[in-house]
Amino acid sequence: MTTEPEVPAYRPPTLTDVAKLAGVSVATASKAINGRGEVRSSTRVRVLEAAELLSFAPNALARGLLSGRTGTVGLLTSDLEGRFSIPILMGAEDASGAGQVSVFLCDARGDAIREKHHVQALLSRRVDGLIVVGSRTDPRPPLAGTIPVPVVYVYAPSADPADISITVDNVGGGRLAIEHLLACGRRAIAHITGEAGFQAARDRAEGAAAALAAAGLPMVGDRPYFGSWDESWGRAAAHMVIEQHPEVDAIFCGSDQIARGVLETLRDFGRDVPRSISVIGFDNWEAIAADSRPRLTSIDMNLKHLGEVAGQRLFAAIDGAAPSSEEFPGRVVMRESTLPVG
Amino acid sequence: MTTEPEVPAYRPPTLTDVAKLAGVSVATASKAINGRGEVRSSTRVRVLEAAELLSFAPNALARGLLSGRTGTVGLLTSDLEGRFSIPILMGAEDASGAGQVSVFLCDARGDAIREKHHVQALLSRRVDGLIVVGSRTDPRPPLAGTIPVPVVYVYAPSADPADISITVDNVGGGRLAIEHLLACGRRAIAHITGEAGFQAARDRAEGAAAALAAAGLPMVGDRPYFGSWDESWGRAAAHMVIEQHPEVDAIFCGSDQIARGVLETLRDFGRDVPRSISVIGFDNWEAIAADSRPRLTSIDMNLKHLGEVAGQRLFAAIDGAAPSSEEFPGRVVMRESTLPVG
DNA sequence: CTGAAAGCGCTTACAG
DNA sequence: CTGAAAGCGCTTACAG
Repeated sequence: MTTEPEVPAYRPPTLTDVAKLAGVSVATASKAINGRGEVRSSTRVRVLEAAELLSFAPNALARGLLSGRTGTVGLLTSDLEGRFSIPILMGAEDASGAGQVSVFLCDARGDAIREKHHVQALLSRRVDGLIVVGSRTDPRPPLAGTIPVPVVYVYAPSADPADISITVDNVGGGRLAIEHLLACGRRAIAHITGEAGFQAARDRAEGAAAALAAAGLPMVGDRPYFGSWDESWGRAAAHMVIEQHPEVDAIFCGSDQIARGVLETLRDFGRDVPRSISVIGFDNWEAIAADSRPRLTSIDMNLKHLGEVAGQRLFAAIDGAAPSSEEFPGRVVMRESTLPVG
Repeated sequence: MTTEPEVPAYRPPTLTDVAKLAGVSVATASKAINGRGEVRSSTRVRVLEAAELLSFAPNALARGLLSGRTGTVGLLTSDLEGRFSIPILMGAEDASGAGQVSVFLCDARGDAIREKHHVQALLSRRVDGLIVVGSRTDPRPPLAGTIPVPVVYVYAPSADPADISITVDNVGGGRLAIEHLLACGRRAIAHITGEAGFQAARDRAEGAAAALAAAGLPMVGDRPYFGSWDESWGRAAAHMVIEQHPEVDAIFCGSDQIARGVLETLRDFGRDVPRSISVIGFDNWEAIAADSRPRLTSIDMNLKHLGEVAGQRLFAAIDGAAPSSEEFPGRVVMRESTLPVG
């Protein structure tokens, strides 16, 4: 049995190939291609034509080795499946401009070991910086070990205030929701939300309470109904609220899924939304909010924008800018579930 | 105004640093760290300690430059926001093993120009291969230009049968759904689905028709109700079906969102699910299917597995394996909306 | 067992 | 305006 001759693997063209074809030195070819240094224009044209002909694509590895910059950024997420990471990730990708920068994606799945591993892999690939995306708004421990490149935390802030964290103002979001309901003429407002163990739930509730207090109004039931983030809880909690406080004329829900459950129970009770009672959700999750009956008004956290800002901050930090954190307000996306009462 | 002295940027430790600290040559340090060549064990220990002390992480760029392999794969998606890409992406990431391989993520957003641009960026970073994830099952044109590395298409197959495509068997999925309804004792089955312009809609309908024909049963309404993929269409179509064909005892929906709309209308009509009529969805989208009332039985396309297989195929192809495509069946995830009739 | 040397593909002073 | 040479950080024959 003889060894088959190796099929010669396709070898991408190098600058040397281009230079040879154009009849110049690699140094000149390099300058021509990068528009650096003085090159006679006829020479440049010849080089560019050769590069075109060979479909030459400069080897970014070799460049990175020289310059120390790789034009590459690491994106560390903890829940790729979770819907919060994705818009952030898209924003970050947008911020990286039309392909000047490429993004390495890693999912640590909330596992510290895996995270350390990924950071190591990213660092050995010499990323110029890191973006760390969390899946809930509770502060997280900063990346372990010494990280030789800038790091930006998004959605979930770093517990270290010296780090750069780009976050959502959930207290403000809660306030926004209540203010919108007040603007719609509502006065008897309840708040049904997710697990109290989540900072997001507590923050939104705090904002809601503050806005009601500012208006001199009590919260229906006297406190938020903490439970879980899903429809079942929305259904169950709405049931309680309606029975115990039939005067309720608006419900602020901590998530769109809760709001869907609330809508369902309200229909069971024959309460018309929005004529008899208004409902507002949180997250503005299109698939949940945009096609319900009635369509759901919701607070949008502008996650994509958050990602864009994170990307911009990271690039600024790479270029030497001082670290600074920022918190962004959400916005009300109005649909039919809160139409102002005549 | 004087120029500030440059703050000396942090320089990651190199193999030379490690070798110096261990008192050996870089060649020996390299062998010790990679476990290659004969190195006295006391020497190896000394080198490894030095590496540990300096937190040395080998420069993957330099390695890649030498070996021609970067341990890096490009993931080209066309709709990052779309929920189909994400599980596939996770599967592909899983297949890449515990960080041996890192994934470059790019979103072309269905734009050919952007796609070309990203491919170029990926290629110049010398990825070892590419995974192309589509957002619908219609065949897509293969990547433009000569791609010097293996490519695997997932979900959306390449129009070129010589390419490697890993896809879902949607015809089989439609068949599965009908067979499940038949197994539940249903005989008068309607099919409400998305736009006929989607191969996925046509394939599922084809499978459904075949399974009904095999059972010697007609499809209620004589043809599928093509419309759109959302809840509104589910509500409207169910309305029609119920009014025109009150004998219907099961509805196969082309998406979970359609199924949610159908459930809502059935409740409006006082039709009990699943006692009076069964409903099955498609996609098994947790957020939509898992917490409805009743919870929704659905066809799961095993997208994550698709991604894993795509990753494995890519790595095999990188190692020289012959290209081969594969189509995977979905599976029924049973919940309460189809409980067999007593 | 260890190390000097060449080289991966590129860029950047520095001569000419 | 052009090119020879050095070097980025590593690995791999090849001597010793």
